[in-house]
Amino acid sequence: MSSSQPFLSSSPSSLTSPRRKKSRFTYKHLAALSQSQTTCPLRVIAHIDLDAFYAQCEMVRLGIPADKPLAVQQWQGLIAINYPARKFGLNRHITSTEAQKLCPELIMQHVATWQEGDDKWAYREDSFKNMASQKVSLDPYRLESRKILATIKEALPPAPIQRVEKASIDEVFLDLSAQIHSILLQRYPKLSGPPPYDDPSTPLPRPPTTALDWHTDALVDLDASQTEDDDPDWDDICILLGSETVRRIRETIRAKLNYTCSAGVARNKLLAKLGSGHQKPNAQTVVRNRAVGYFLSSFKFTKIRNLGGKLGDEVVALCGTDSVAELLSVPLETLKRGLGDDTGTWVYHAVRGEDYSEVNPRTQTKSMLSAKSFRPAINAFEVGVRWLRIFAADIFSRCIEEGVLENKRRPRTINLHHKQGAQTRSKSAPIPRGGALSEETLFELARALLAQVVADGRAWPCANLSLSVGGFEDGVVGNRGIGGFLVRGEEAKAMLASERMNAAVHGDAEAEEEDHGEETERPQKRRKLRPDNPSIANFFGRRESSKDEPEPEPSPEPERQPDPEPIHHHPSLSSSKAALTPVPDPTSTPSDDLDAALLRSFSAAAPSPPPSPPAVKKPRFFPSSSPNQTENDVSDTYPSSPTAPPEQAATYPCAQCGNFPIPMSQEAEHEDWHFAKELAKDLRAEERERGRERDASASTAAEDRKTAVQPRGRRRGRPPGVSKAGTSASGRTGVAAGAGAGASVDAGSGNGRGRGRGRGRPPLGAIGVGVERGQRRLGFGRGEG
DNA sequence: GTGGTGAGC
DNA sequence: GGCTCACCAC
Repeated sequence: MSSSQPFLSSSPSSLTSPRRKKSRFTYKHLAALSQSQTTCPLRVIAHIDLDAFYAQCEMVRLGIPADKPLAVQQWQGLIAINYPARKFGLNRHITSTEAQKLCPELIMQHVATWQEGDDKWAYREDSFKNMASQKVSLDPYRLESRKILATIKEALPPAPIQRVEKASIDEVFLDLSAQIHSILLQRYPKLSGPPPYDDPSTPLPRPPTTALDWHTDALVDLDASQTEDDDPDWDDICILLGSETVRRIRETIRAKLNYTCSAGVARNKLLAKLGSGHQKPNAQTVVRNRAVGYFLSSFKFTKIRNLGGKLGDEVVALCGTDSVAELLSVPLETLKRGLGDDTGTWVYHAVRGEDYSEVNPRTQTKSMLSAKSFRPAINAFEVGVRWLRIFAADIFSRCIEEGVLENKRRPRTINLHHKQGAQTRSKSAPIPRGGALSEETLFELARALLAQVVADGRAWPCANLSLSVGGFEDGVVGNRGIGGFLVRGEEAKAMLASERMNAAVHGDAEAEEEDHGEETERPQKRRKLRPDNPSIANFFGRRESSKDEPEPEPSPEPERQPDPEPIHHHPSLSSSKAALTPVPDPTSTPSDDLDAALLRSFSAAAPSPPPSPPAVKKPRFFPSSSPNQTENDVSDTYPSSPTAPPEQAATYPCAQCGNFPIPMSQEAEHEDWHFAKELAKDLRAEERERGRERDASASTAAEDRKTAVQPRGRRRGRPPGVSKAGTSASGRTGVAAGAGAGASVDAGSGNGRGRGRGRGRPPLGAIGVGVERGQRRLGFGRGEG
């Protein structure tokens, strides 16, 4: 495990090898770091992954000692197994009965479930016996996930600096670049100066040589053949600082919520993710740039994100190997020919540890789904409809948590998926924008969709049914609504005002939380960005214990702990005590019911009131740095204009951000952001006032809701999907189909910096550096063969 | 709007 | 395997 030697202390550099005078990195790289540019070689990305998450949730909820074996049960299966239990050989693919045999003392906790007639999910004694009449609820885990996310956010600097992407219910990516940049300037003041002759391509001075305090459990070994003569450079320092930050966050999560997690720190998401899985429970792994090759060579490439499925299989088929090392010798051209230009290029880079995808600072849900598989398939419309009631209740209760009642967010579409044999089909419909969204509305829409499916013919026997809502859009300004950041004064004002008009109900007060809430006015005294005498001595002088972190501490914690209590005051399902499963009478064709259902559904769901103003489309916070830039082409990433004053590379303490150091180069944008935020706050205050007058008698329900509102987010997956641009002629199959697919390559030359709003999404040249965000659909485009 | 892929507990 | 969630392409 882990490094045997702190790489520096054993470095003979100071004795033998002549120290290089200059860093491999330049001032422009430093500037790129401050902007979290995806191509910056100093970039610091972290991936944090909760250990056996569902199992831990149950441990915490039930107060079970950490060393007890526990598994989370779902019907007869196990969906999460804690580490003590894994020692008994338990894995996710065995049944609960087998598990009990292997480990008699195993605690098996069934997931919470919904049951017809109840208006809320609950933990029930005998769920595993009632698979036919219940459906699982993962709400308890979502709520815990939300708390953890909030804790992570609180432990980081405020919004623009903080970049958190919720990757799943138990994983997040952090782009620590901007934060590390600030720490760097603070800790090594010499870096704050302008580059000599104002030339950004000037190499940086070398970092100090004093021992870097690597924690041994966090370091990936170097290749044995690798000599130790390379002095540490700034990338090592950056990663180290990132590791310290991550360690602190993990400690905070442990201290506050009692969850353990693993983490990876590296230069990109691909490596960070691989790192977090490297040592599992409760450990973190650092992958220094210099260790990337060796680190990767120990993996099968099918372990790399997005290569775990069909795409990975295709690569194996194409190249006859599943090893990273062997794939390195496969020429780019071969991969392109076999996989398509974009996908081939992505794979080529991926196995080299190159990944320029950005950390998308999002934490909110985009869709939610409620589903049920039917053991004996169901055969009647009415049975399906009863499940739809439960789905609607489930989804609606989650919508409430998303703030639909306050009109903060609201789903635009509703979807019904169903499975018949191997065939899955779906129907969708827009959700009327008019009045308040209700459980009943969802239900009626769902029923209408099911009716369509039935009308189409092939619905029965139905083995799976699921209802989902998606296309969430922001209602009232606030939270994420004020992406106004990039929007300058007047424009922001207009935008916000229009959103205000759009607002219907909005009693909710400090629904401020979300991404940049609260911490804005942290009365603290983080001052001094740069020591008083940034002397050379200072620069090389090692800072004492890495203890006086420049980062803001996890704010004093006003009692805004998320309220885990879910809300459940929606009109409950009328307890039609009819059984859900039985289809006693398969002969009674559902057609009669169907006609009636259709009529009811359509009459109930049709109303389509006056359209509200179009939702305001908000721009991203930062122009997503164009991934098209290469290290050699960072010219426009350097913040300084030709005439920029010397202080350009420095930072200033933003009083509104607890004096957190903000790069001078971002001052304008940052100020705009505060402006928009303030404006939004005012507008909300007005709304609140109005709301208060309106329903002076507002019941407690609203209050409950209010406390439950938390930074939320569910987020998921990440397929790559090379830029859409070129994926060779769409479907072009041909492994051999050679030509034709060329173009697409440079699509993204107009890189981004100013591109402002509009559809963002720089074309992202499919290629090379560009590969990323467009990425998705990697595995597509090729025909089946 | 519909269907498919990928990933995680 | 069951249940989620995101994103992509047509």
